Amino acid sequence: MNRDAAATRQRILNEAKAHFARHGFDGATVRKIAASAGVAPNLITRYFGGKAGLFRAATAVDLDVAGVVSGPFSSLGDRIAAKVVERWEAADSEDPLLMMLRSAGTSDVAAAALGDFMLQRAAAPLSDYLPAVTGCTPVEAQAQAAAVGSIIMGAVTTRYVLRTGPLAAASRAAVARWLADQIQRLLDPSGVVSLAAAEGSRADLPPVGG
Amino acid sequence: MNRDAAATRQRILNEAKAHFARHGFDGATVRKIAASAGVAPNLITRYFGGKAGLFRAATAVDLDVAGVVSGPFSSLGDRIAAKVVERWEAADSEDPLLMMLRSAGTSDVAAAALGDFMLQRAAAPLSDYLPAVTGCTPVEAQAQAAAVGSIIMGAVTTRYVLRTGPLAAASRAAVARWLADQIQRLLDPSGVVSLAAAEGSRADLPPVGG
DNA sequence: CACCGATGTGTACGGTTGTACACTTCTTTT
DNA sequence: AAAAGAAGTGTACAACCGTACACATCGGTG
Repeated sequence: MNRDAAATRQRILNEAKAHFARHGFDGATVRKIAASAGVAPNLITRYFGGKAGLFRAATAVDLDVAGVVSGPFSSLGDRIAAKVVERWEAADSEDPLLMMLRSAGTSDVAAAALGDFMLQRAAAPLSDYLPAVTGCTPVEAQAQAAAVGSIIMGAVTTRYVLRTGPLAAASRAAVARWLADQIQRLLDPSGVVSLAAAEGSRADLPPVGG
Repeated sequence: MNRDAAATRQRILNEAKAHFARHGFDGATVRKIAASAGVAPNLITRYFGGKAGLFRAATAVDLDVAGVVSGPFSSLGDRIAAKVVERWEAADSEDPLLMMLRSAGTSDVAAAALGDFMLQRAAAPLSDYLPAVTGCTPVEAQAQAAAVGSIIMGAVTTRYVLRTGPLAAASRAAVARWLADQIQRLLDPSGVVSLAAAEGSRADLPPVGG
């Protein structure tokens, strides 16, 4: 067997994605990841500087939101829903987003990563696009983007994490149709309610440990 | 110091709620919970049969959804949103729902508990109520209830777990107004898309470990 | 007062975790 | 071919986990 650092690193990374996606940051163990990759556990420390570094490397998200958003407004819900379902229904389920979603509750690193993604990679392109098309203000667009992000996150959590209820039982086509409709409802430009920034600071929750 | 089993049990339970809410099921440790309660760790085993039993006892949800749902349809979004914000904005943040939400990603027990709650305690009263008021079918009502549940779950995750973006920065009043509007949009009875149950079974994800 | 069960503690065990250290083995370069 | 360094392994350690067991201690009851 040829020695190939890059290939080994990649193999570890692939297994890490699978394990993190299935078990979350805390639930996954470097020993099992290494075993799956057919490698000694400490290679993870060598290549990624430890478990946290491995998680950071494994959660590099590859997703083109801007490309999905652009197009006619009347079918925007369809496009977003189709992309969401396509993404999450992928067979391998080693998705960085699933990892982050699973781990966000118990790990600061994961929560920050998912928050950044939702804000800058997912919501930003949408709220940049909306004002030009529906004539709403940027602040209103932000509120609508937050709504779309919220329902996607909730639906995805229900179907792929909790895995109960009609959302989990439905076919992917039904979910796509349903989600498209919900998103289009939230995007309706009439009577948009914006999310004014807080004047005072709200009572802060302590940060999550871990 | 008086010996009082019931009081000790309650003290443990209170500390458990705080710890589970802050760290999730995996992140919390019986040792630290016991230490916070000023008690030996194994009393947890004695009183609750172990860590899982303690979690089960700590996540007894007290919430009257039916009472919130009943009332005029035109302000249903307001009522639900107000209840959600009131509940989650509570200062102590030792909420069972928060515990379950944090732990659902990494623990089967927590995922099942949250799924059951969402389905039977939260969605059911709403989808029971809708047909009588909007004339939609029970199946359509289910789909709408799933949508409302999803956006609440996503919004709550964004504001209280991820804690980034406009949803986290906004005042509680603004969040309540915004959420009420989004829910009312999703509840609009025109052109409801239902969630048909799957004909074939979809590619199953493996259950979460833990 | 004497007793005895309820209440709580101390200690310890087996298991798992992440990772540091010293070592071998292969590949490449000189 | 020989040296050198990269690539990977084996072992071990300290910390922590949940919990089982044997023991101490208190409070109500005979």
